Amino acid sequence: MAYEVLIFEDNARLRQSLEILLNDENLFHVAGAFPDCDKADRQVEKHNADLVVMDIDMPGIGGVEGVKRIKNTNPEVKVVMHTMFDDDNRIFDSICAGADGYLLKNTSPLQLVNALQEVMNGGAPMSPFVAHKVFQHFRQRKSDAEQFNLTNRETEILDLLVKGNSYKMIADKTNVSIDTVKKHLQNIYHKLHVNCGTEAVAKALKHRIVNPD
Amino acid sequence: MAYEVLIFEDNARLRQSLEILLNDENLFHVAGAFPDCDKADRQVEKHNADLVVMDIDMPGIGGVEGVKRIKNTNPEVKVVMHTMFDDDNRIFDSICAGADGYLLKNTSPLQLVNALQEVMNGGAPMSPFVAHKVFQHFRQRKSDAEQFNLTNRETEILDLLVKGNSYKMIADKTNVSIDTVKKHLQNIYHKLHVNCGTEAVAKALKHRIVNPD
DNA sequence: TTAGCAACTACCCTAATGTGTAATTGTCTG
DNA sequence: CAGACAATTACACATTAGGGTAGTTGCTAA
Repeated sequence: MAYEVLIFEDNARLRQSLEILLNDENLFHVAGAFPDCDKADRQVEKHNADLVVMDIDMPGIGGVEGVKRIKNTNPEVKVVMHTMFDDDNRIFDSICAGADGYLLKNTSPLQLVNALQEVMNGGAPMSPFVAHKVFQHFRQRKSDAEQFNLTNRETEILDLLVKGNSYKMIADKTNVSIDTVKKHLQNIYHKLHVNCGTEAVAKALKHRIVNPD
Repeated sequence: MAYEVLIFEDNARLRQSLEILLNDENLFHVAGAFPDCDKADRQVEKHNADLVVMDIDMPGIGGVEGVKRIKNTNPEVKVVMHTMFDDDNRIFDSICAGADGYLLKNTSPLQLVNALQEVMNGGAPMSPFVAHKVFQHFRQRKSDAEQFNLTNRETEILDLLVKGNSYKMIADKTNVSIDTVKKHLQNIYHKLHVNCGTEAVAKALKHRIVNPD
């Protein structure tokens, strides 16, 4: 049995090319190809699709919103993004929305077919450039985490603040006076270039200076 | 010119196999192969390596620490993990430590060579299973975000709080009085089961109720 | 050994935050 | 239509947070 595939792509020529390419493989059967994904979730149900190839920039609702809807109603359907966009936001938004793969449009036909097979086997194919971005995302943080030069004591106190402790509670838990805690936090705010606790918490979490949980 | 490759792998047979495999390719030249990476950073400098294939579980310091050291002294050298371990911690620790690729040991020789080429071309090759884990990492949580039943207005105000705004600034930006802001935040704190702003910020970020940046 | 720095303490003062109570308006739903 | 609820405002009160200034101790690197 071939996998039932839906294509959402507003460029007519590209849409037809994809259709021909995939139908040429015994593994896939294109059940439908559409220029927008306004009713994507319903199409998926109607055609009992296994796999969706999704462009991002389309008239009406975009591909990112499209993935969201499909995954909402049919989480088991695999969705692979196929787009020209290589900016961080588009990539991460798509992944968060539930995309199972992210291919740029410079992917060769052979690579595309391989990638679609890979996704059906539980993988998460992505173009080298995208993979690189994704790896960068992890490293980013960590790298500038030590940039702030917080002392051990300061890190400890910041951690307690993030956990929701008041100055007084921090003072109790660290066995120092509340005035000392104030002083430390004042220094911390300077080092983080913020001017209040909430902002410090946001920055601490964003840069993984302290870990959540 | 072939790329100079170093191999760190404690299993002698596998180490030799890798050496033979890569030397067989014109693109690579194995400059050294070692059973541990205790002096990895120095070996990299000594052999002027372009690429490192790194096992994780080795006697002495592990591969994750090895990557860290190499990237510390020679950030431009590419490092690809080649290991049996497929658990989240090992994968994410490696990536954060600076690894440029992550291949499981069930990778075929041909795939391995392709992956090493890919990494030299700026990609970030990873085994399908690893890619899947990485994608999952982005999607996690998200689900319980709507559990708190915040209204649009409340979400908006919480977002401003996370961005470091004081009550007064929030009042200005939302064109309501400061007392209204107080009231909204009071309601927000109740809904999030917290009792101060810093705690609310921590919870909001943790549960992705608002997005960072 | 002197200077720098982390860690700590104390006091004063202002501004910001958090709680309670109470009331008005508009919208949506049973 | 009545009741629920979001959004709004107001005021009073207590507590906390944050800034500035000034000082002590102990360790470490020049």
